[in-house]
Amino acid sequence: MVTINDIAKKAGVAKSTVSRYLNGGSVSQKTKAKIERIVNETGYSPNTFAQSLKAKHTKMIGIIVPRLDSYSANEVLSSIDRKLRAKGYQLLITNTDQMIEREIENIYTLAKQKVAGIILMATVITEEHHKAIAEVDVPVLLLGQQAEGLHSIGHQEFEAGYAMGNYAGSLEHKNFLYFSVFKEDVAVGQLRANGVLSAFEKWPDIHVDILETSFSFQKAYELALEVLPKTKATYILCATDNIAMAVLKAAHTLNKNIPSDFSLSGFGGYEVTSIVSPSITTVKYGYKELGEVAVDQLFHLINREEVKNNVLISNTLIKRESTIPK
Amino acid sequence: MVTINDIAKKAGVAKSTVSRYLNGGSVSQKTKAKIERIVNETGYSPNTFAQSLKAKHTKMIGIIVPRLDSYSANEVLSSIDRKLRAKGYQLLITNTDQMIEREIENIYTLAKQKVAGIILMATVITEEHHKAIAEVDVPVLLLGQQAEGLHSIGHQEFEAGYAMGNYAGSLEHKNFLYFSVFKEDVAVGQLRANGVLSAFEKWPDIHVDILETSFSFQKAYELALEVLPKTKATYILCATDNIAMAVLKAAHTLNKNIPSDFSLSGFGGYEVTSIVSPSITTVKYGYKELGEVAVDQLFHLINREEVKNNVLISNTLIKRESTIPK
DNA sequence: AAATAAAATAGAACCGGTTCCAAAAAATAG
DNA sequence: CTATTTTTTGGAACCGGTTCTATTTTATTT
Repeated sequence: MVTINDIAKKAGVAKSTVSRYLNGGSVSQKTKAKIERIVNETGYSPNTFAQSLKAKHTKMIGIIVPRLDSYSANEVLSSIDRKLRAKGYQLLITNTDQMIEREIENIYTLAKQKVAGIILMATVITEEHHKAIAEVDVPVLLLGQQAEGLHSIGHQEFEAGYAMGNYAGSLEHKNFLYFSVFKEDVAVGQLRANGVLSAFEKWPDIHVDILETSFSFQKAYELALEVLPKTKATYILCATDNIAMAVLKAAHTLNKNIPSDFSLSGFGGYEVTSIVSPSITTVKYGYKELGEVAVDQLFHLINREEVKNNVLISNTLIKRESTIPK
Repeated sequence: MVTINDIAKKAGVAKSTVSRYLNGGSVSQKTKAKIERIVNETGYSPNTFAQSLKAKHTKMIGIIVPRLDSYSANEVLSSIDRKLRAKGYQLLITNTDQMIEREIENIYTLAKQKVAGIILMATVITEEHHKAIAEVDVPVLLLGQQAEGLHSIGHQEFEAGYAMGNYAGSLEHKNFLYFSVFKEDVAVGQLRANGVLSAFEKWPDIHVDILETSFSFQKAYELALEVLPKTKATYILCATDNIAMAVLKAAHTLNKNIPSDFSLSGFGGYEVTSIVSPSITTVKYGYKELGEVAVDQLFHLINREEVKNNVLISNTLIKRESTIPK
């Protein structure tokens, strides 16, 4: 491996001069040309560690994701990756398998790797999150959730819920079943649900049964198998497209027809909802945009520039075959 | 940040002694206890860069994936990640967006980051791949493809194709349409297809039309829209589940019924094929196992132990609603 | 108790860069 | 042509570890 010392020796200058050349310091035309030639000849490339040892940080951005096998996570990841690459940064992805303690652990791990910034896709923000984020000397940006005193960027969850509730109500259904997720998830478990309920207030005769399940396909499927045979609902709202797919499968298993037996809708805009039959009504989120704005925000944080504490990305309701008027 | 010097000073020993303590060298019981206490008190943790500067490599494994938004890539990624974590290694994921030149670029980037090893999920192995792999001083393991002189691990593609061909032939269909991918992809474009055709040799009266499309859902969908109205085939074979899903959507768009108008099958065992209606016949690949074996193999390479040049993982045919006898 | 062997330790060199400071060289002013 | 200012350069120190060598301390043998 060729080092800065080799270059310096071959060029007959001090290594500090080579370093200055590499980093755009003051070097005369003559020596500049000389060093340039030798650098090109040898294909020299600086040792990242030696640089980072001094610089205290790297050109890497860490991202902590709850799972890799999710449509939304991947959409966001792809767009973040693309944008980061354009800036000459590398993405360091760590996976928590939906275990909260690993989120904390990974915050420390990434900080130790001296990443320039961290993007955290969390579901819940605990005291320990706050502690870890405060301790590490790296800017952290929350994605998809918000929390007091932390910078974040997410979706307009309440608005999404409201749009869906408004649409479902206008179809004149009266009996609803809502497959939600645990309340600790503020974005999905609270805001999204509250949006729906808030829209329903226009129709005082609407009745909603709320059931709590999880993001897991399997869990939702099992719950649906149990609940669908005995429900009187004519419209089933699901907090995510993943849950909606599980209900669809359960309906199929139980020989129920959608939308004639009941209407069905999800949230997310996953591609698969347009492929299945019937295609499923959903709210399409701006995942790509979320990723891009996240990178912008994070770099503002890194450069210690002023940023809004919380940015929200808009979304659109997509009406499909799975929902019909009562 | 507390450094090894701080520890040494507080303990009243030389920093070399602290280093020896940390790395299990010979240290007396008395000083061991003293240093241990101080390390715990201060929460000291060694600077990774300073370590890597000397060590010449990190506890990171790089993986180069063609895309993040694919079921198979994520299955493999999850299992590699899990296994690596258990060994105290970090996974550094880089995405190429299916651009070959980026694969090359990323090999160099990862090598520069001094990863201990690289896992490469490539589709095609070019001269430049060979050159890059030979140049960087890091063990590289191919995943899903094989190439002369390189270590690799993949699926039993030919066998998968054969099993599917054998099953489809035994259903007594005579007219087939096969949506394949470009031939440069040895695993999918050649081995998988050859397996099918090889099985078909048992039935000399079988006729197969082979069409070439890509891994992209959209491209496959467009081709299917164009081809389905005029085909006489009663069974459509697809080289991937993704393509099968596209054909399913096209069939739906064109008001064709599966399986009464034609049978349909894919390859991959993607979860979604069991959810859609009709559920789709496919070959389930051992993605989890692939990831695990890959990590094992890579560590053998890193430790310069003897390894088989090429390991293949088995798979199983799953018969579902989308395929019926003629 | 002296001689010898083994274990523990300190100190220096090193990994490959960046940065500071003072000296040297070049450019400009008087 | 000398004095002054500006630009360029080399050398040393530093980042925070690891490792080698020589020395000191402790343990063992006779």
